Amino acid sequence: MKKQVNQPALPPGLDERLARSGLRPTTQRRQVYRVLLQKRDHPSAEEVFIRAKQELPDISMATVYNCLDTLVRCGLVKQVHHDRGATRYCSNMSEHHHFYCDECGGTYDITTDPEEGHPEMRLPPGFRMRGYEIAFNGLCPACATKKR
Amino acid sequence: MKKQVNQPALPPGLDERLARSGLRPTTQRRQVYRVLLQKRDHPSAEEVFIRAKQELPDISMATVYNCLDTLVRCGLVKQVHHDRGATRYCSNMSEHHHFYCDECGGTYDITTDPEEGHPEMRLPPGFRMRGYEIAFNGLCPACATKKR
DNA sequence: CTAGGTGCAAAAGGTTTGCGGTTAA
DNA sequence: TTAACCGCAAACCTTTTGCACCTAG
Repeated sequence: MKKQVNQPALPPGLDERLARSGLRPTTQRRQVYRVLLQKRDHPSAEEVFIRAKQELPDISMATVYNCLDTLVRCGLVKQVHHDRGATRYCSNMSEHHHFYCDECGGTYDITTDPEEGHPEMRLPPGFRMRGYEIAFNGLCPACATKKR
Repeated sequence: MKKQVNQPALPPGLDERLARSGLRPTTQRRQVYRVLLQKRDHPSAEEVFIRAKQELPDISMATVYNCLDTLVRCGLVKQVHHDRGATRYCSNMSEHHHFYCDECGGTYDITTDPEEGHPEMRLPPGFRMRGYEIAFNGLCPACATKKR
């Protein structure tokens, strides 16, 4: 059963991206992507589920997880991890970092300009930084050597 | 039942730190801390459990979690989170960041000098960086305002 | 003696999987 | 028509909790 109300504009680029990977543009994938574009507050899978359900009452958690995973693999969405909490999803694909509020738990995108100054100096006005931690990834010396 | 073999030197500072918080220096807490000092490869709770069990065959997972939590609250150990994996534990309390190897999954401490240059430039020789992400924390503008 | 700790087993998130039925191309 | 996808329920993994027993001060 598909609820019928006037829906916001179709997510741009989705169908082509899916097709390029040989995947189908299903109603559920469109809706999950739409949810992520509509309110960019880094919802968890469960929050995506709740929001998607308003349009597609029969959607399941498993499908939400599947769709999110598909979107991540298509390069349309990124996962955001923080502490032990649930994985959160982010449809802002431009390079940025994150600020986690110790008080309310909110997650904010921080667009640092890597050309200038130190990260702790580059926060927008109003944020009060308590600390930061950099997570590098790539190849460790041992694996880098093995690779060539 | 306590296995009796000659043990490495007692963990320094532990008993005093515990006492300062009104906590008891139990055999299990000493052993868990010893494990973390002995091999600083950021073991998960399960890995700590396995290593601690070699000396204390009757120790339980719940106790390992309790002890790790106690050590964290005493400021002797830090938690390290990465992706969806299990929480890892780190006994290096000096300020540092981390490098995660995409190939072998290893976690390495990176001591960046915040006075000089950009983080991506400050990796020790041999590491090949693919990306990095900065996780700030503190108070967001809304919560910072409420606090005063 | 007794508050604080331990070990066990069960429960609680969050996420993944297996499978029969459904749907887009 | 049929491979890809969905919904359901059960499994899984990590972590937390409740509770009876134990132990350090």
